[in-house]
Amino acid sequence: MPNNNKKTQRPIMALLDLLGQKWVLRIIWELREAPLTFRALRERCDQISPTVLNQRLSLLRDAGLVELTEEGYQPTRPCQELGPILMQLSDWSKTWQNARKD
Amino acid sequence: MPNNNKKTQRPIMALLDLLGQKWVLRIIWELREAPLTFRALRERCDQISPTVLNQRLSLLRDAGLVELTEEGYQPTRPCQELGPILMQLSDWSKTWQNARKD
DNA sequence: TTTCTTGCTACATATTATGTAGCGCACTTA
DNA sequence: TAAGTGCGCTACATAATATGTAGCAAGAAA
Repeated sequence: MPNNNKKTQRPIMALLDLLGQKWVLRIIWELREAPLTFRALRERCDQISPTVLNQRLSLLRDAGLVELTEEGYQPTRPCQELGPILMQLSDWSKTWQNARKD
Repeated sequence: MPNNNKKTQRPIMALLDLLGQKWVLRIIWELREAPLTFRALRERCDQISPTVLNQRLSLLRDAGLVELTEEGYQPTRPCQELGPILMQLSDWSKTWQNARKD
C-alpha cells in the first residue's frame, strides 16, 4: 500500500501515505490517552486481526510514532503533538455530522 | 473497508473510517487549491486506477465533502474547513521528517 | 509444575486495488 | 456531415491486502 514514488519524498505525501493506510489513524487515536497492550489495542480497534495490527505497529514504530514500553504501546513525543490536530478533526467531525442530517 | 459498527456512529469514528481509506486523504489534499477534472485528479494521484478513484469520489460526494461542478471536482464548504487542519498536518510532517533523520 | 498473560505468527479464505481497454456523450473543427 | 477531442466513468482479469482462527514461545505468579 505504501508508495515508492518520488513524490512520497515530500513530508506531507509520506504522511498522507502513512495515515491513509487502514487502521493507522484509528490506532493513533486509540493510543491518545493511555498506553495499551497489544491485546487491549486489538479490542479497542474492533478486534482487528493481529496480523494487520502488528504490521501497522511495526510501521508506526519504524516511523518513530509509537513505541512499546513496559506499560504497553504508546505514542512517542512527536506523535503526541499530533494529538491536538486529531482533536480538531474530532471537533470538525461533529459539525460535519450535524450538517449531514439535512 | 468501511465499518458498520455501533462505534462508527460517533462522528470521529466515522471520520477516521473515511479518511483511513486508501487515497481519500490524498484526494482531499489534491483538491485543496483548485477544481480538477476526473482525469486531472487521476494524474495528480499517481495515475490511481479510475475504478478506485470513482469509488472514492462517490463516497466523498455521499459524505458531502466533494462535489462535481462545471469546473471539475471540488471540495464543499465544510470540506474547505478541513484545509487548515490539513495544513497543520503538513507543517507537523516537516518537523517529523527532520526528526527522522537521526 | 501448572496456569496466566504477554506479543506475535501461520495460513487458508475473502475482500480490495491495479492496470488496461474502451464506451457513450458532448462539443468543436473541417 | 463526419471526424476529432476530451469528458466521466465502467468492465474485467490479475495482483496485493485484510480477515479470522488457532496457537506458539517467553515471562511472571502460585
